[in-house]
Amino acid sequence: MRIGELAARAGVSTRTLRYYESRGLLPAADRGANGHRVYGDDALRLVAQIRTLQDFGFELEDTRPFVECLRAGHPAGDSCPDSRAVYRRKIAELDELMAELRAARDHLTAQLARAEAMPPPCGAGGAGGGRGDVPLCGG
Amino acid sequence: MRIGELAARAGVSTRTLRYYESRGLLPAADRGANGHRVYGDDALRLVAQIRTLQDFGFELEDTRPFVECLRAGHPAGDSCPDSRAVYRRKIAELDELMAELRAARDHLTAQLARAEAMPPPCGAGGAGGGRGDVPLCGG
DNA sequence: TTAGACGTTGACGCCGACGTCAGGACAAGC
DNA sequence: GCTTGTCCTGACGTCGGCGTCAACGTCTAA
Repeated sequence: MRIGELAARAGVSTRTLRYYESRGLLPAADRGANGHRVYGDDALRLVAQIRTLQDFGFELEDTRPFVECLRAGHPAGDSCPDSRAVYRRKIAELDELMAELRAARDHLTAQLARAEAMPPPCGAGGAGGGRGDVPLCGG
Repeated sequence: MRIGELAARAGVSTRTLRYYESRGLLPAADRGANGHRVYGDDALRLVAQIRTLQDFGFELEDTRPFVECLRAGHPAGDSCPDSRAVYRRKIAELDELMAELRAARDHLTAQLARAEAMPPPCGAGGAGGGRGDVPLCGG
């Protein structure tokens, strides 16, 4: 299987596959006499593993233990301790991030409620009206 | 007030202030005879507004309505309808993002539990052991 | 007069995961 | 020979928000 076929079957671009190779994630099994990359069927699983993890927000580097685990012949990318450690780290990161987002969301909600409780500004909008003017209503 | 003083008082770099100006967010009130930027005290409030919103995850462009609202003379950055619309959009974005993250988190947690329920691989670790070998235990 | 602290503009660097050329090689089919 | 299709390598572009450097002008204190 050459790079074009693997790309088509995996649903990624050839550029993506070459990029993975440049990162040491997915070296071609071999090179043909013409220099073309040659892949085995297992490469398809490796790409699928990478894409799955990326869909969950993994950076490319975080997929490495999973890919190496598969390449070592293990039945699944997460069969190895290193992979599971990444799982745990990612879950912790997500928890932390979600806590931050929740805090931000709550704060914004409070701000919005407070702002909407204020009397409406008169010349408001895109601030295109009275530049530098006093915002008070006509008195 | 020149750029250095404003930067120090606002806790940002002069580069940051020039960048804001280049984006049309924070034009200097004037230029001295030597070409130096001159700011009024109100600039400090504008920078503070920008940084506050950025801390909540706003992109620079999303702070624009707030800054323009302040520049128009309104008492607060969120006194204008445009600003409040951004609040609402941001809250919705946060809700959507958090839902995605929750889904990812739940999936990862399930995957981790499933992986840990499996028998431990023998040559596991960094996959540095038996390259391409069968992962089954000795027998 | 000179040093040094401040200011100016312009331009490149960075991160991540590629997209998109540019320029060339090689094979198959007409 | 020519086109078409696939492949190769190398290198620049993208996005956001600046950091950092270059090369220069300006103001002030000693």
